[in-house]
Amino acid sequence: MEYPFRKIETKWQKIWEKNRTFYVDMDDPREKFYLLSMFPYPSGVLHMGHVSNYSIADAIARYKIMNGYKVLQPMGYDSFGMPAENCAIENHSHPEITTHENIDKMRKQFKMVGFGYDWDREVITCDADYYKWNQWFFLKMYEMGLVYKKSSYVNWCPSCQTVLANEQAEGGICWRCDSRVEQKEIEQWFIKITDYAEELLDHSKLNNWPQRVITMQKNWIGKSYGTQIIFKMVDEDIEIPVFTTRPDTIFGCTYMVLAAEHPLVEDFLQDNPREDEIRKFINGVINEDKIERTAEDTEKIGMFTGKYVVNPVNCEKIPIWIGNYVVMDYGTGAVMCVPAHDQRDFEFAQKYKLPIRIVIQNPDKTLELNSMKEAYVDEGILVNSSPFNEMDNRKAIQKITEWMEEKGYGYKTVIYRLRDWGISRQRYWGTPIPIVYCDECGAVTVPEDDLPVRLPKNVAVGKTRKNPLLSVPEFLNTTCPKCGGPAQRETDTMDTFFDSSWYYARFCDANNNNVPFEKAKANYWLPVDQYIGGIEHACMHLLYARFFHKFMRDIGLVVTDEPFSNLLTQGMVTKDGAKMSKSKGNTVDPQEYIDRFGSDTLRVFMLFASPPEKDVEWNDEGVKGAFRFLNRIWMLFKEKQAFLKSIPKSYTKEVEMPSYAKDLRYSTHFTIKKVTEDIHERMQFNTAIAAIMEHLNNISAFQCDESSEKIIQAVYYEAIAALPKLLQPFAPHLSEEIWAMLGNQTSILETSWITYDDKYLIKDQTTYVIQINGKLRSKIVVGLDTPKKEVEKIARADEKVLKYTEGKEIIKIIIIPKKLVNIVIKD
RNA sequence: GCGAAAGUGGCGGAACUGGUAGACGCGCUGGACUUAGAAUCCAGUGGCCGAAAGGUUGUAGGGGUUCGAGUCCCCUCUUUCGCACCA
Repeated sequence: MEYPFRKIETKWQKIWEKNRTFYVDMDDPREKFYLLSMFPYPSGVLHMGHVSNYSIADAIARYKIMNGYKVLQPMGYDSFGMPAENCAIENHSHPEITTHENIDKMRKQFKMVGFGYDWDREVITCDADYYKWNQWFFLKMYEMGLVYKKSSYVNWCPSCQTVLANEQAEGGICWRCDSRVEQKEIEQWFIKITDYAEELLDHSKLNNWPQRVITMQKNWIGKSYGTQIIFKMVDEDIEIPVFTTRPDTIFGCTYMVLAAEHPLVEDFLQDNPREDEIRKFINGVINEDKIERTAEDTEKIGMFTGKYVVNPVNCEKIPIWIGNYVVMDYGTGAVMCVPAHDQRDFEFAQKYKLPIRIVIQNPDKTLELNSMKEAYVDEGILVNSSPFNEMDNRKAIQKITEWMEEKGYGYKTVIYRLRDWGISRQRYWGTPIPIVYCDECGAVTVPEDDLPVRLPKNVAVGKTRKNPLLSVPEFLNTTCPKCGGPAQRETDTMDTFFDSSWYYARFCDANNNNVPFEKAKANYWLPVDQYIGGIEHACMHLLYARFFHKFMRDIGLVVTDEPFSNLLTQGMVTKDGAKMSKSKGNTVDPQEYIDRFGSDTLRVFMLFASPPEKDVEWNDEGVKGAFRFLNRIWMLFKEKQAFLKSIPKSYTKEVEMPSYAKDLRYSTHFTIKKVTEDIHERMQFNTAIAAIMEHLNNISAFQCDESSEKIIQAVYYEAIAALPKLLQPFAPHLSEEIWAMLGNQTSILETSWITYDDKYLIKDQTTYVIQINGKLRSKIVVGLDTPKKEVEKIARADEKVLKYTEGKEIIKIIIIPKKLVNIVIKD
């Protein structure tokens, strides 16, 4: 027989809604707890990954509620972006229609799973009342000097005449028409996230972030200390600065390499007889995949520009090359090359027969130029570097920099790998960037009062080439806010990371039409006490959001420095070892399982299958196992309902009881302790559920009926009565139902979390494991407080120990209290 | 390629601080119930040797530290995530 999960689940979902259990406001005197899961892209169907992610959050929410918190758990939809636009193209529909249909479907599903959301705060990023504030923030950033325009490269399909996302240009081939993708330089809007690089490196206010995320962010920002060295061109009044972390090798610099994108490259081509050849080379490099291009094992190729610079420290004339292994995104786009002490430079110099000069000598084994097979990158003593010869190279880094600063050759500097945030997208389904181009006034921001700049609806999605918004004259043509003359709107839209960078703050005051959110409300709820989402967001989303928060602080909207004080990065749901995806055809529809087994079963399976940080491998049989467990609970309550009502609920008097009853009482209190600690301290739900299963096994094995002694009945009642409380985070509907079956009139969520009593966790005996030379040989059971000496005596007298130690010399005995005895003997 | 992680039975996982490896669940095997199946219940279940007691081996592979290593250190391999226009 199956328990009536459908009836139970709809019943309690209705009661929670009627009681407004999950709706919160500031007036409520309970302490706040803001719990947030990364909001989904509304694909229209709930994905297993959503169920997994949101089941984790909901478990925490329910636990926190029962611990006296008012939990703000909102939900929304990250509904701008490429997939909606693509879907509209395929289905000849409009993103606005499909997106809202999808949102309605997903909301319905969320409700069917019974997640405890405050639906009054729902946020939909593609609605004008949300994206209006994206535009408003853009204007504020503009005022702050954080916004600028610069040219940069995009993937361009010459055949489709459109810009492609990286995923649409994989392998340098257009996903639609298989044309070769080109790199096209266009003007785009950037946000100066690098202004905050230093502060973003400070994770000290994030008490409970996974170390790996912090490390990944640090590496992403990539701060390095170094020296900017200024090289002057021969016969021309042009300076080329380079950044190096190894100024100690400057005397060994024998050539310079510029990135193919370096602005000077174009100038160098003007009077160059090899212009065509070089231009062809540059185009080839620029269109190469960036990751491959900078990979260490990629062949280094280059071309001589015909130009020279002077190495300031020794006045040597050195050639300027263009190379594929230098990128414009890092440093100055130009590097000083020291082939003797940098592997990439070494390979390049060998290939093109460029001079190599040793300037750091290996103190252990003298380097010979002729026999060098690779660059010497380790420490050593400076040579060929007068006046710094014989100096330790590590000391020379600082000395040479100081010397260069004195001479004006260069200066100490810090650079970051982090680049400014390019927010321009040449697409339709995103927030219009509130800029107007006027022939007279140039780029002008749209005045605050004119916001939102609405995304026009009448776009033939997919039918346009270039920017879709260019094809809507009513949108495009406008008047200049400054001079009133004719002007055109910016047709780029914003990166959707912009939407998701501040949505957590909007949830604090989701329906405000006058401001993005009221400061008082944001500062009441923020920071998010627990944020939950995938590890794939470690660098980008989480850095953008941290940046945005600091920016909002600087314009006086929030008072904290960080948006998310605790972070949990959950794993993904896999099947056959791979991430579930449509393209792999290994998806499983949660709805099927909700219909067949109920939402509680799905939750329990998800939470039981692995710890939240790890991936969950989908397993049909495992789901049935979870269902079986919940059925066993249900049957227990159904069968014992009348009996439980008839027996004593507690034992006040300390009556001696048989050991099997003590064991059950121990199980009850131990399980409460285990579940509480697993949720509270470790957020490890799989072991918490395992503990409940074990406890259920103990209850099942326990003999108790009408004829049992009162005290036995009371112990039995206590053991069973713990179940609804312990199950609330994992199987909330069933928990409520069995709570009601015990005769309770109100929702279990209105009651407190269950506590345990330490005194029932004390055992009067303890087991020592006995090892001989580290191998398990025997066990002894002794009184709890048996002194070490006594334990040793008992251990030595143990029959099996005697067998192994007979005639052998005992070297030492290690005793770990309440754990083990290790007897070390001579073999 | 670079950066970050992970690797434990047939499977998902447990072992939290260096101290009994394999909790709990799935699967499998045997049994009970049943006309039969499903469901449920009971017992067993890392490998090898053994009827058993017990022994031996075992946490991706190789080395090391330690009385003792899944856990700490070094090297190698494999897998996953990210690499800036997927969200």
